[in-house]
Amino acid sequence: MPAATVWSAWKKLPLALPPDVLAETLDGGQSFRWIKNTDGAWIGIWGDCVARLSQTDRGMLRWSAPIEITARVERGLKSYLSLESDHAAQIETLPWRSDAHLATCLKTFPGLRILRQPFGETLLGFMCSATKQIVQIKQMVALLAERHGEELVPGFRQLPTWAKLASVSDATLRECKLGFRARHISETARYLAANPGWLEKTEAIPYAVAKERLCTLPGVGEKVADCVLLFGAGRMEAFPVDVWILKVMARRYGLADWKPAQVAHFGRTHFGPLAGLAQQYLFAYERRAAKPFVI
DNA sequence: AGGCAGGTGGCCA
DNA sequence: TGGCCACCTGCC
Repeated sequence: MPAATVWSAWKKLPLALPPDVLAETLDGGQSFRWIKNTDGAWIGIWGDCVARLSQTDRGMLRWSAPIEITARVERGLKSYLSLESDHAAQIETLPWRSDAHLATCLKTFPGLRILRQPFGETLLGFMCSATKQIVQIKQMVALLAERHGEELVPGFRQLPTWAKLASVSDATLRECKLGFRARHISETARYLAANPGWLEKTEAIPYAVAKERLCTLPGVGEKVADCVLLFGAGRMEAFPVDVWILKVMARRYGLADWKPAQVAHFGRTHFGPLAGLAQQYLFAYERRAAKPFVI
């Protein structure tokens, strides 16, 4: 039994959000490693960081981390939440003046932002996501960390690296509830092991070529590639098209029967260089609209 | 209790 | 290119 984690004191972040927007940001399908604690705080793990996140009564964010890694987490959070970028200015550049539906989505989730996650683990998370709901993806990812990840601080494990995954058999991976995704992950891991620097280079090159490269990996198509580039590399022009976005574009933009690639092209031209940011608002709004009422 | 899920790849016309 | 279908499995 490991000693209980000693958490640092709470420290404020220069960011205020409505609680439901924070929930949508952390647990709305961008990341799969945030859980809500019984005391209402969020606990998340990414890269070599673990943090607790909560809010003051005015919505101001505050964080705390295991005492031995606070300095690292402070830097990590700044990058993870893109605290240095001017979010309001980015929203201003979206075409909400001429797009009433977008305006509604922006108003419904004020402050919703795109996370900047580690590239490799974003790839892993979204390779798990094919035809799965968020709860189930979170389960797969939790099992991968628990069984194959390194311990970061007592009680918290990182996601396994791709190098580590290359040494795990397909059959063992399947035991993490991955189903047919296990084979894709296995094959990708072996490919990456045989091609050192491949991921790092993919993260660094321009959007279009990076996407092309990602799509050569087994189990990675346009949708997953766009998610990885948007949430794991800050490529805001990436416009992931899934079943939800297909529905939005059909119902609200009159693009019924358009194919995913056509919708993606429309999205990038209509919403501009920050199309991915717009996409996240459309996605959040549509998900909430579909959610059945609970009494 | 069974259908269905933030897709992808392969095979056919 | 366009349309189908198998691929795994555990939640709601």
